[in-house]
Amino acid sequence: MGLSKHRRLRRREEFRRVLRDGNRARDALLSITAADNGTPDSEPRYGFAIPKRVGGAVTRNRIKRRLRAIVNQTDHPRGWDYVIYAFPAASDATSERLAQSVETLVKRLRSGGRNRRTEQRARGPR
RNA sequence: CGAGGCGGACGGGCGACCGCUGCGGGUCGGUGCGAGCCGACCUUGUGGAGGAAAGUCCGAGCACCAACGGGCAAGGGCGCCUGCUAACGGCAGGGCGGGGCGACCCGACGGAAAGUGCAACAGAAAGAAUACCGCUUUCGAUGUGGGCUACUAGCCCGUUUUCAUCGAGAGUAAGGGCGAACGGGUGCGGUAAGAGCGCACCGCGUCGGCGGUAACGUCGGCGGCAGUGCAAACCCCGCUCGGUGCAAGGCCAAAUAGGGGGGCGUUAAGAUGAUUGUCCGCAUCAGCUCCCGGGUAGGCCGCAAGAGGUCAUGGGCGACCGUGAUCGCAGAUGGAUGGUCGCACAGGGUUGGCGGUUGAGGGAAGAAGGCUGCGAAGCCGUAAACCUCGCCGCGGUCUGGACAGAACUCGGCUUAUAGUCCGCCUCGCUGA
RNA sequence: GGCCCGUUCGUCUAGUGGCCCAGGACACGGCCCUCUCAAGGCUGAAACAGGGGUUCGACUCCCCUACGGGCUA
Repeated sequence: MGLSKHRRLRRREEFRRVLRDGNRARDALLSITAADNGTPDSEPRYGFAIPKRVGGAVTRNRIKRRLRAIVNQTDHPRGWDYVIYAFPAASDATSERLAQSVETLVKRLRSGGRNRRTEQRARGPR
């Protein structure tokens, strides 16, 4: 299923911020990076990064659509942004396997606490 | 029935639930006197990928570069003819050449007597010459037989001859040999042997007639073979091409820096300028004057009516064109057009099931047998059960859609593509 | 999205139509040398991205495809 505009990451700046400050977890299919977006009450937002080596436009669109449908059906913590990166193995995976992958990775990120890198920088000088 | 050729259509269907996005409608909020504008949400409304959307290989529209102003040169592209088209390297028809029994298919198909270059190896010789073998002939040396018929013989020529061998020279491109290629071919004449040396036909060149808009075809005369191939080698000839690309370009407008635009006018010199170079021409640069926010991030426009689709009709062999009616047909921007499940239907694989088919092999010694022949021998020639493999139908079971995603828009080309359907045509076998 | 390049042994490269069944270096295999290893010597295997065309002949020239890279915000 689709995902409306305000729940997507839509700017280069937003992608850069999440990838720079977020925590990352990955398995054979996906790599998910999550970052606190500063407004705790907002719905979670998602961005997808699927490189060309995964396949042609048809394959990449299919993965993106499946991931959007999966993400729209699950409740992730509010106030976070996610960037989901796909590996080539994801092109052969079923929707069920992708959903499993997303669930375990997000769970692992939640147990990992708040943005590690932001906290480290806050403790340092400056 | 089998094998094939050409052209065309489709390329997943239905349902349930959950979603995305454009447009329309509605509600609410902000702003404004207001028309309105902006934003959020809702929606029993409506639209939402392709034949290639792809590769980015050509051609255009559109936009900007002050003016796509001219000449010369360079560079790129195209290349049988005629037409179609906005244009094209595309398409249609025709010509020529090649392939196929045929339907039909394929062809970068101008010029090699304008010039330059290249043609390895082999070979005597690869571009105007060449003699390796062979053939012929002259001279010299040595030897004495040689030819024909025929089968151990005969006939003829001759003893300054003839013939053989060797050496030296000349002629010869018919034959052998070399090679991708030796530069006309075949036949007859001719000759010491040969040769376009001569003749006929074919090819080639050239001149003329006729047919055709033309490419070209055809007929006749003349020439008498000089003149090999390669231009996807340089090149010549003809035609053609300004550059950049929607990240073009325009509008609104945080930040930052101080400038930007119009008009008049000097154009003497010089400089600059844009689109490959150069020349001419042109524009700008002085000064005066008038006007003004600027334009990055971001947003909006460009951005969906166009050389448009469908149907009918008329013209044309056709590409295509005219007329009429009718339709309204995607507009995303981290990038929508989908996700999950179910049901059928094509299709494919498999099968210890059922039924059919004799298609192949075994059974089967091509036996028995028959015919021809004096004979040796040769020719003709077949049945069944059953078994194995195969094929067809039904059933079971498993599988189950190819290539692929708009990014300013069109016209083409090229490439990828499971499977299904339709029309026309060709060849073979069989039946009526 | 648009515009341009490139592809030769495992790696880096040479090769401007025939002298190239493609040369060199490093790496690899075998043998010699040495007590052994290294170095050295001898020797071997190993490539024109794929398909089609032009040509007598293609790594080279032309076309298509695949892959890789660069510029453009």
